[in-house]
Amino acid sequence: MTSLIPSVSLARRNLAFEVVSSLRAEIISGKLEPGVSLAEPVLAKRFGFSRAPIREALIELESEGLVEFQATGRTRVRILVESDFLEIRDARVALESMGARRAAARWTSGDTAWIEVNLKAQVNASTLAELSRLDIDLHEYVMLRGDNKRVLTLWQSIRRQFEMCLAKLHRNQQSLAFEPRQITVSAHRRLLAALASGSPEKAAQTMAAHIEDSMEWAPMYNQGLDGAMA
Amino acid sequence: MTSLIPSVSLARRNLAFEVVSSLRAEIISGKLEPGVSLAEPVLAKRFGFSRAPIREALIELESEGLVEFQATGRTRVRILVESDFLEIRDARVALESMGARRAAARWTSGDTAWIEVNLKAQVNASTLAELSRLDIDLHEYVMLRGDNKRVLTLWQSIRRQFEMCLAKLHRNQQSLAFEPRQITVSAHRRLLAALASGSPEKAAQTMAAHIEDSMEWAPMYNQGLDGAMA
DNA sequence: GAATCAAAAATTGTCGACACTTTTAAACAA
DNA sequence: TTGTTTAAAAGTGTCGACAATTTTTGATTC
Repeated sequence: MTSLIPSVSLARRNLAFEVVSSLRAEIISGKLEPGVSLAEPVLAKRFGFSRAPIREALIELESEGLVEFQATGRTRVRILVESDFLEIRDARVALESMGARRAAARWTSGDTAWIEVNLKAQVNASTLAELSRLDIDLHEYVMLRGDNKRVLTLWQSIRRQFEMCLAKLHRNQQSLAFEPRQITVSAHRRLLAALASGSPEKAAQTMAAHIEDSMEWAPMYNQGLDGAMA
Repeated sequence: MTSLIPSVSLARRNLAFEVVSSLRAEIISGKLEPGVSLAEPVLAKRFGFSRAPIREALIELESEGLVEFQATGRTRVRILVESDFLEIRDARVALESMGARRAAARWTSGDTAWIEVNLKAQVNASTLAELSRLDIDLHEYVMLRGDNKRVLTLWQSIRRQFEMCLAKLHRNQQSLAFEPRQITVSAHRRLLAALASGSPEKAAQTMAAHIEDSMEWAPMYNQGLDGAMA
């Protein structure tokens, strides 16, 4: 289901592309934790390449916001704090409202069917990670249907940073003690209704409200930070 | 007045930084026209550097959307067509609505004063380029006051692509036969009123409507393309 | 044990080199 | 003139090297 991700930009299929894909996946999944050093010689040895493609990959990842350059020139996995989380929320609201507005204007019964399949899977999801995955897939589908490459690309960047936040929350699971499934599914049903209603404005508003609701746990975002200092 | 641009990201102050700044300015201003080749050895000779910093700069510029990699690996200044222009419009609406919403929530009389100085300059502007500059400065001020680094950074990227569009329009001036000054200034006065009204929602809506109005010339965007084929 | 200083190791920024591919130019034929 | 083939020029992707800087390590002192 993640195959619906389009190969945005990156027309070059070189070694740097491979490094970007690999590191991106590890950062998003939390396998590479925030703050971890990304020294070029180390990565070069690990991938079996020279430093050149590694450097190019790090530049790419920095512009995606997954990696940060320190004043000394050193690179590390980006550390996100609560204010970052709040920024991500508002960026999502801005971009996904527009995505929903545009998607609603071209919504078809086939789109409704796709969402319904996704929602059935959400109901049957057995782990929190699986539910998160399906949630993001649903939102990505709407963005794709919004049919605006720029808005989509900007959103992809924010989405990846959001996934970094999720990885952190999954690490300190105590932050998600409540039962999110029912809430998530019913919110998505309301969203679907708005998208299919034929009113772009309603779709945009419903999306904005949904994101704000679903990211309400922001205040507890930094709770478990102390023990996670890398 | 352009000094209000913050040094977003790019913590590294290396040769690539210099190349990015320089090429970016030339592309945005239209000095480097869309489609022009950006071969690494040529640029290396021109800047007096080796190819390494040039390559890094091109990667950066590609992620900003100012430059495009072709399937062959060659790089050229990005060519924007009307559909790109429409995408940019909606991206601006999404990001600047959010920027205005957040700016309105923390608006002060000092902010109103800043805008009023800008508007006086708009009234006295003698060239279309100067008016465009002041227009963008005003929008940037609102985005800065929105106080969200991510939304700001995403917007900067879109803004630069928008400036590329302006450069193209300035090349084929016949596209702007109407008198934009009165319209621009009065629209900005309405925007200022909304920002100062204390209603974030009203500010967001007014901004969205303003951008859609002000970019209404989209249909004529490709008029003069034939003669501008590089 | 904690702080200080010096040596060693690691890292970045930049360069030039080389194989391989693509583009351009020239020579030639119809 | 136009089209085709071939040789030359230019361009990209990748590598290893080296100086300069930063970080780490280890020895020494209080």
